[in-house]
Amino acid sequence: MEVIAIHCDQCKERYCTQQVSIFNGLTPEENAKIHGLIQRLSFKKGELLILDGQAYDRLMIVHGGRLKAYRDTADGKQQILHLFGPGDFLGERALFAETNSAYTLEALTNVAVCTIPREAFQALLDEHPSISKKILETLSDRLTHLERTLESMGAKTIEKRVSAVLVDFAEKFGKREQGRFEVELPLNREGIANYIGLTRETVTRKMKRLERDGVIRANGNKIIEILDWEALQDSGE
Amino acid sequence: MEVIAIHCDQCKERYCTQQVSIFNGLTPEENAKIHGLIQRLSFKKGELLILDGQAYDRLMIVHGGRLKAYRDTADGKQQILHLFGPGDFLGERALFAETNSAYTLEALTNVAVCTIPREAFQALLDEHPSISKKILETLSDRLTHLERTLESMGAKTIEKRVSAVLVDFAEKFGKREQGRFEVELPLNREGIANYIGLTRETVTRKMKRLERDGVIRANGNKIIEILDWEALQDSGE
DNA sequence: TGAAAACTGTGATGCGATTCACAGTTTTTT
DNA sequence: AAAAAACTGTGAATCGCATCACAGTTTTCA
Repeated sequence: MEVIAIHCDQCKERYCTQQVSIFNGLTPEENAKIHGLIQRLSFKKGELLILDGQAYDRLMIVHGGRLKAYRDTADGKQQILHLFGPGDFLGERALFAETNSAYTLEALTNVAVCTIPREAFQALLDEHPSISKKILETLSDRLTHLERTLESMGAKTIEKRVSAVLVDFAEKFGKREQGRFEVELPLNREGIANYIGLTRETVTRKMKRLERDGVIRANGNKIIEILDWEALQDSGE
Repeated sequence: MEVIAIHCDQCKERYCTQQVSIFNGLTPEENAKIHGLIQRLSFKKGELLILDGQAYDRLMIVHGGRLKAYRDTADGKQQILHLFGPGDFLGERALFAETNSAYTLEALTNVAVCTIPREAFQALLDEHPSISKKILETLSDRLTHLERTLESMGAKTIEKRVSAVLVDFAEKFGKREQGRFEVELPLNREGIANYIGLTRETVTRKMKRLERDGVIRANGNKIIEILDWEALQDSGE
């Protein structure tokens, strides 16, 4: 059975299922069957995939690109809740109940995603309990991650919040290149501010300070190099 | 098969499994079998059930009482991450990998809990996929709840944070009584402060203000009555 | 029930993040 | 490659939360 792959600038793997750990360990036949259920979509940078409060009933797997999930707050800002990259999935809440989306989902870059309708996915779960264990594992990781974020938001030192989010980005989006560790920031300063509950100016100032202290080095607006990993992890402790 | 129930002041149901939705829909035989796997424990108020960083490999179900999960922060405070009450379960992270606990768990009241070792629970999951679906559902709810907490932490107005946590407590621990809606607060002022990343004094002042504005009424230190639900939900918006 | 312990309320003070405004820089677009 | 748009950096003033200190109150426990 031949399967058509969608066009995708940033995709390393050809198929969604190859990229997502929840589908590991399935036979080629099973894989092919899943592909039959999948709808492939692409979006341009800046497009909104889902609106906060909108009905939504699919599991979505990110094939390539980056997405942000946010809610608009009362004072006109955005509270960013999650960032998603290749291999991440979302919408699992929709799989158990008729709920509306808890956030707006926006493409930070051009993205390619695969979606599976609720019914099909439910059936899949019943046939392959291993998938549901994998999802369980992922959700539990996500929970842990959110707990850590929450912890660093509660910690009073603002320095630490900024450092923590940079470490976070580094782990998820960074890569070692010719001995240097570079991170392409998924958000601009205002986005970072909205992620950790500060203002744009404060983020700017704190990051400048980290740069002056030789902890990071900025390369344009979007890329930072991490010079002193230790200092970044410990700052504020 | 007869099963021994542990003594438990606050328990409404006799057995853990009757109280936890993840075991719904099992036959009496299955229920009895699960009881055979369960270890029953009680703890006194103030006792620590698990230490942050300690090895832990069991699923824990709260039978009666209240627990708080927290981590000590660098500046000597506690960041409270979760509150657990009857029917809640925790430790699901331990079921998938050899991890250490991500927090300290402390009894806020006398508590009774049931625990199931990892191996036994793993086997249970394989035999009863429905359980794993239920857990999936619960985790996804918890994730949503944490997202909301995060959102209200990011929102800059401190008023809103305090209101949000009171609504939170009301939903989880409140009850209507003779037309009045009363909440027995699970935490003292300092605990609330540690939950939402403020100081004790600020929480005091904000709550006093809510009281002056006729939104809530304090009845001693531990109990508040909610007078104006609307105002509480909207304050700051 | 009464004493001790724990918790809460409140004023004064200082620090630091926010706000506002605008210049400077980087990135995108054509 | 030039122009436009988006984003970043920074100073000055303000406002509000944290801190400190202690009195007042509630709760616990003997």
